[in-house]
Amino acid sequence: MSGTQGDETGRRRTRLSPEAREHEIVRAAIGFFAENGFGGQTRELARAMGVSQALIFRYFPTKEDLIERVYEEVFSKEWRPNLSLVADRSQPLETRLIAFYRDYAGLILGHDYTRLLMFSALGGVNYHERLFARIAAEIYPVVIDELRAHYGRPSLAERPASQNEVEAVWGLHAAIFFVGIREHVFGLGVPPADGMVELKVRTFLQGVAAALAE
Amino acid sequence: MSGTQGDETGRRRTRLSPEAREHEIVRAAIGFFAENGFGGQTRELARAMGVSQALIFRYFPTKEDLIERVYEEVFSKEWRPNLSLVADRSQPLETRLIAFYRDYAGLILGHDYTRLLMFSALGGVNYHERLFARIAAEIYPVVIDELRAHYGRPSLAERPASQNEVEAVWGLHAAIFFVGIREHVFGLGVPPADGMVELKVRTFLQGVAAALAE
DNA sequence: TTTCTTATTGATCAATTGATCAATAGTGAA
DNA sequence: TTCACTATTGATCAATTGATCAATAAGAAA
Repeated sequence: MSGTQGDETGRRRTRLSPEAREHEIVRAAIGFFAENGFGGQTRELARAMGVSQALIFRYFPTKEDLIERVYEEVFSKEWRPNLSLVADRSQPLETRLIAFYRDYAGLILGHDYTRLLMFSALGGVNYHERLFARIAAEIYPVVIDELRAHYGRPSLAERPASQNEVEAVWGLHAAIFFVGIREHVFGLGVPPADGMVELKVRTFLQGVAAALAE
Repeated sequence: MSGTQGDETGRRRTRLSPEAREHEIVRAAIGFFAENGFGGQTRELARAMGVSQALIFRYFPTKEDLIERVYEEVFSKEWRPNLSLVADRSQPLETRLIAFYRDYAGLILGHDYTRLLMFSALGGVNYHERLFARIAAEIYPVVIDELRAHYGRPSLAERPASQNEVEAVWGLHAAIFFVGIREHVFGLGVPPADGMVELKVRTFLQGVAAALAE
């Protein structure tokens, strides 16, 4: 609505190298689609960039191609879960989990990340599947195994995870991710991330015994 | 894409009373927008109903009016939180909270409710604000007060809720609501609602001591 | 400064889509 | 069965929107 985005002042054309321009378009598209959803118009995106609409199609044959690129840029960004933080038993489990989930929260609590994930999932795109698959395959086993060790229970190798255990870890993820939803989707005020993660982890550790009980 | 929705067989017009037709349109629109988002086209909605597109505009002057109506139908539906379930101290707190949140889950875990809430919030519509305001004003105080009593702490009248307490209750809501998101937005398998709520409440009760500690 | 390459743009197309309206036909009343 | 009322529709409009292309001009090289 308000058109104070692209600087209308510098009316003069500026030529960028193809690489720079492409990068610029992707960067702008991430913010634009995160805000307006993938139904946002290419004309508005162009205007926000202070560039002609036709230029976008010079770099991306179709709008769908641009969206695809946005997905890759945001979701396929190399994120190596810092699981060494969790497995290092020289530290108390609480300390380790807090350190790990603070790192993790830095990724999943971002404005663009949160909104684009919701938009894409609601739109029926299954980019989130691979994200969740990674979480289930890489993070959960480590966390559950450490919980088992912490509570003096058999390791995952000896006894597979129960549904309740998996659900409990889901609950911790949910608690943290939902703070991002509260902030970036519902526009609500939220507590500072670091203290929040600490509280969620402590609450989780104290509460998880209920899930391990059976 | 697949056009097997509106029965193409009964090509013959069927006349309904204005009230019945209006109700039918709203009902169909709820499901349609919940699935496709508010960007869904009126032509598709009409086709899904087996009715002409023009008919929709006979009953709703603009698409925006129809959307408004969908909001009201889904979100303003009278829901009287069964808080008596929580305050009845003849039962153990765990039992009361489970009963209440099972009731609550019946509302917020629905397919249409969950998706429409996300679509509207992402679209910048602030229907959710009044929902959260109600939650904060009606549910939280009761739950926190009962927690206080349960743990032998001063009532809310004596000492207002701490940020951590509010955050803890948010956490319980988040844990339950996020199951709806997992199922209806991310399309993931989830455990049966009743057992899930029980687990979340038990985990919450056990974990909340951490939040009450200070 | 002049030239040349090509990044950028304005004009435009075709398909989509919300909305309108005169014509049609279902249904209850006579 | 016939009639009259009006719910419903097909045709159509105007605005929107993704996509195209010949013309333009920025900026490096000579």
